[in-house]
Amino acid sequence: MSKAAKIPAPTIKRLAYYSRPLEELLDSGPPVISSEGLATLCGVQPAQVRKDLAYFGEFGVRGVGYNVRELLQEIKRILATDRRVPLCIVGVGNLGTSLIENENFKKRGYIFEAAFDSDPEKQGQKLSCGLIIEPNSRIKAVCQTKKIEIGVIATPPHVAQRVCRRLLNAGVRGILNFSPIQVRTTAEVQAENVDFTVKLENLAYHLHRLDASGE
Amino acid sequence: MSKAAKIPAPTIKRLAYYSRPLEELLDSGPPVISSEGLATLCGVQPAQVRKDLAYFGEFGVRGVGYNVRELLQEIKRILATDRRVPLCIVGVGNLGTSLIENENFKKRGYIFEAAFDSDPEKQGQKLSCGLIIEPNSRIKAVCQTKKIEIGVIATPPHVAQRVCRRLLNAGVRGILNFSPIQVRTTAEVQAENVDFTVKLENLAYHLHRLDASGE
DNA sequence: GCCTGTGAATCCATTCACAGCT
DNA sequence: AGCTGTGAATGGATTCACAGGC
Repeated sequence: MSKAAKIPAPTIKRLAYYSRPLEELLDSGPPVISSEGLATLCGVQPAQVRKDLAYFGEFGVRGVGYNVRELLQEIKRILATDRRVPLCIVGVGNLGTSLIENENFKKRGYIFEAAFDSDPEKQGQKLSCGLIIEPNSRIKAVCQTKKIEIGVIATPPHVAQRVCRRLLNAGVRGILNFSPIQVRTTAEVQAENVDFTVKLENLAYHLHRLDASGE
Repeated sequence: MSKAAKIPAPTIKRLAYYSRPLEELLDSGPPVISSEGLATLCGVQPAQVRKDLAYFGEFGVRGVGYNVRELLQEIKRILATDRRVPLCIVGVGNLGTSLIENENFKKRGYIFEAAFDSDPEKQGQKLSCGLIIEPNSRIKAVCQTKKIEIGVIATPPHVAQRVCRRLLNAGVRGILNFSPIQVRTTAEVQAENVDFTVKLENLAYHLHRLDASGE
């Protein structure tokens, strides 16, 4: 049943997590893995693994388990990672540079094909990957000709919303926002926000909680 | 009722989100805000805001709303952000550098007080913030004398687990992991994982889904 | 016997709707 | 009158437990 049923959002996220250990098992491990095996590798329950996968089809063999290679392929197909996804980045500071050089992006087909920065000093510079930094005013033209699908925002917060509008205007289909504000998008364009400080605040809360209960 | 009740994890995350617009309102906006006002600023339901806050006390005034300054203070107290939290970082590449220079961390009291890297070339170098990069072998000694509470992992994946063990051994209370593997910790030490590619895979799934249903 | 796939049961979080305070 | 605080109702997601197939 590959019917477009309602898939829980957490399921999608977990599929990505499942794929990590599967990639390692591919060369070094056994060719088959049980839901229990994969579950412990990812820190979830076995039943969760089975239910998640069952939303998309019957990938396993009863009494045996899941074929690692096939399963990985299926997951990649579901997540649409079995193809090249062109990205652009706006804001080539330290964070931007680390994203551009990130091996995991490349390995999974997420390729930066354009880089923009509002700093005239940086414009024209050539990056290690061969890209040349262009001014933000070129966002629309470049994204359209290069058919950029996802725009990554790595700018300071005060320009993030403006950059976001430019990207939407340029026709990107998704936004990955690293600035600490919530950017607004249209209904068709999904935005994912990555706010590091939220994670730190979570940690701070929990370790303080332990202190409070402990003494 | 500031009783240590069971607080839902999503509530903690949202508290951090609430604090962002409150900080801006502090100087520029009105001194009081309703649950509805805050809700629309954060993209959640008004009832959600009220319930989240009510877990920790009665901060509002019926018929009026919440005092912006007081509410922000309370949230900071709850999240234990009203204090200085010493961090260390392991892995001073592009990502590590961008984290160290991140203004939002500093602004919220998260201060890097030690930096480690396994690359001998980098060891001894002085960073813009004044820190000197030390070898990973010094993690335990330095973290203990500087009372580091949270360790940030910004290394390549294959060393992440080893670094994590060192940090645990050095007595950190929390781990913020930027490498794409799930690090294992002890029960008392919470780990937060930030995996950028998971976010991209989410986006890829959704935009592909739209394609599939559209044509 | 073993492990998947899945309805049923449980658990958890969100939303509703209104009582209670100012 | 207006808006918070909160039990009750709803809606989702996880877990259980077992039927079904290797």
